[in-house]
Amino acid sequence: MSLDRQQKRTTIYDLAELAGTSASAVSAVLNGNWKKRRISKQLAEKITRIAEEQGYALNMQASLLRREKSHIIGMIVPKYDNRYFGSIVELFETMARDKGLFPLITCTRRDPALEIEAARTMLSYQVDCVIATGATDPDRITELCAAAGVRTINLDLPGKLAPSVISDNFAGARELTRRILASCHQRFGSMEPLMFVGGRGGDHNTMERLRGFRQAHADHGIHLEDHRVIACGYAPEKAQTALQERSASGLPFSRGMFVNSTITLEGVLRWVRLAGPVSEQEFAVGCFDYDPLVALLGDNIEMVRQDVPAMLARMFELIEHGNFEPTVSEIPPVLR
Amino acid sequence: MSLDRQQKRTTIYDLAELAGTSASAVSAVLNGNWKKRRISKQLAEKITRIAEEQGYALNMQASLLRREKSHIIGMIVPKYDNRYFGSIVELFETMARDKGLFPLITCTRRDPALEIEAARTMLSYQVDCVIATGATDPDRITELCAAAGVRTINLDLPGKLAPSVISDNFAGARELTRRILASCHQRFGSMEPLMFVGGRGGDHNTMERLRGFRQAHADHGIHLEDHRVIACGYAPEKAQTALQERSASGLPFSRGMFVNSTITLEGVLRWVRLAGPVSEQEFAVGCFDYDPLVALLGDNIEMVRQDVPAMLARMFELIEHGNFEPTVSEIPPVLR
DNA sequence: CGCATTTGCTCAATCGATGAAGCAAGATTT
DNA sequence: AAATCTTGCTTCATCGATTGAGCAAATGCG
Repeated sequence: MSLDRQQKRTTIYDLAELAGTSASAVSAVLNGNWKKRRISKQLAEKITRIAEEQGYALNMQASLLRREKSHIIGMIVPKYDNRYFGSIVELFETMARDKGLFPLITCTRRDPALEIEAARTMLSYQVDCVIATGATDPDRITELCAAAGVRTINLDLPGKLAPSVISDNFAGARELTRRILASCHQRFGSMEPLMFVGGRGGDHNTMERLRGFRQAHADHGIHLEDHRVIACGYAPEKAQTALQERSASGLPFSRGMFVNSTITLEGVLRWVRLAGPVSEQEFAVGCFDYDPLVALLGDNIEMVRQDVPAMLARMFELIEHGNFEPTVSEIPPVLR
Repeated sequence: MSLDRQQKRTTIYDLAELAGTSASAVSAVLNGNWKKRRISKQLAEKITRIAEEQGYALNMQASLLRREKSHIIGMIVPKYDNRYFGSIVELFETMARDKGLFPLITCTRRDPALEIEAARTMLSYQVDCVIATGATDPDRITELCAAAGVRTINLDLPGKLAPSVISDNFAGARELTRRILASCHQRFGSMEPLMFVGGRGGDHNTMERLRGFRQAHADHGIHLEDHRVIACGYAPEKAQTALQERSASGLPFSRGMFVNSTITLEGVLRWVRLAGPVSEQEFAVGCFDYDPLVALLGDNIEMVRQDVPAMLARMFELIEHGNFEPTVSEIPPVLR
């Protein structure tokens, strides 16, 4: 491993020497509180000029070591492979920077061990706050961080020990289901019960979406058998295999499907292609997630877009107001 | 801004006190070179136990301040909104960690000023190395980093001052164009020249893809007019507007299109929907980029997948072999 | 037993930035 | 003119981990 050589970086001591002044003065000037420290304008300008000439860069490690707060805000994300998490991360970075915080992001690929490891690493980097996004065990992260006096906020999936900001999964799912049913009615003339594909039975979002899904069926007086629900995880392969197996089992299919994420949708579509009982056109699909390309290409695919800007705005609000209570903020998603 | 309160974190001095030993011994034990420092196994175990009991977390800032190399590797990415950059970032994180490096990632939203700002910040964090991915001005970043003795590698878009790892855009584009032409021939019976949509005229990838695009036309003896090339940037809105304007201008359209990224494809499809001269089915589209959902839903869309694992493998190879030469490694993309 | 070596630790300087405390020179007040 | 205040700096301890140097005790050797 040869990430090689740096010829001694310029420090405030070098600058002090060059300016014929003290390191203390240099520090005061460069971190902006030279007025407070009563440094003259001339000296401030001289130091600033020299710093620029020398291409001086602050040593954050040294600076942070001395300061009480790091202004580093950590975020743990499960994946980067879809627009939802992508936009969360991108907007989070922007908003954090706008608030003078330094965003530190880590992707844990839905691996619980990595999640904990990542939280631990963030603590080592003295983060002021950790956002656990779609974490498999958010409370474990909260406990770990709390022990170090670091607060956490759960995003996307709620926890019991820290404030959570999530989508209103129930309302979103109910409306999405209603729309799929309507589409089935309009296109196929029937209102058979839909199938629910993807997600983990244990996770809060999946449970709430299922509740909305069932409610919408009940609203229409449609009886929903348990076997219509296939909570096989989010991974495309899992969904594909699950549908395959169900196919083999001889249980009845419906042409209307509620799919739990674009990632799962990938597996569903693959299955439709390879082994679906009827062609793609003969399905009415709804997806609890949004992807602009799918919205454009999938004519018979309804989508729910989770309101990322609103979720992040709420999250930063919680941080700024120092809210520690394990409340759950449910943000209504946007339907298209 | 209240990222509040931490009750004095546990330090090696606290642990030393508890273990009845010195901070020096604690440090040696916890960072693994206690053998080298001739600490007895008993003491090592005692310290380790106490550290665990206390939930001790190393203060990276203090540790890094003292060490010569930070083992932090920075990556600058333009966007997270597509599978290409998403997989780059995700795999980069995994590979970096596997090599004992700490990945620090920043998204600059194709903003040149932010890119420079991000590079500067990374230097402050004492990164050992910076990967500039799809940077608008990679050489500027290289210069900045070089001044601090930090090496850089360009990914996706090449620079003149540091080693670059990019796709073989020429070969990929030539083959993709060939396929679109073949599809046009088969489906529409004609071999009219294609249109090229998206990218920036100045950027290396766009130029190389254009070269491949032209070459493929030449291979078939098809004359390609300049007006068929619309390098309007990558953003969907830009592409949509550009096609709209072209529509109004009365210039001839072709039903075959070479689209420069999935992001641009979004704009193209939107235009087809809203104002295209014929329906979507009547187009033969090729996209220099890959998205599994598009691959599944877009029947008449050919895709080129850039070989991210190979690109990153090559990149880490360059780092490990300490290669400083501004060579360009071209990685063949994968066609489907 | 006496000397050399090994073992197992501690001491103290150091990394670079920060900020409280202090100090000298000049300005202002009485 | 003496006392006080203000201005514009410098000095120095500090943050927590690391590491070269050093030292006492234990062990080995002749």
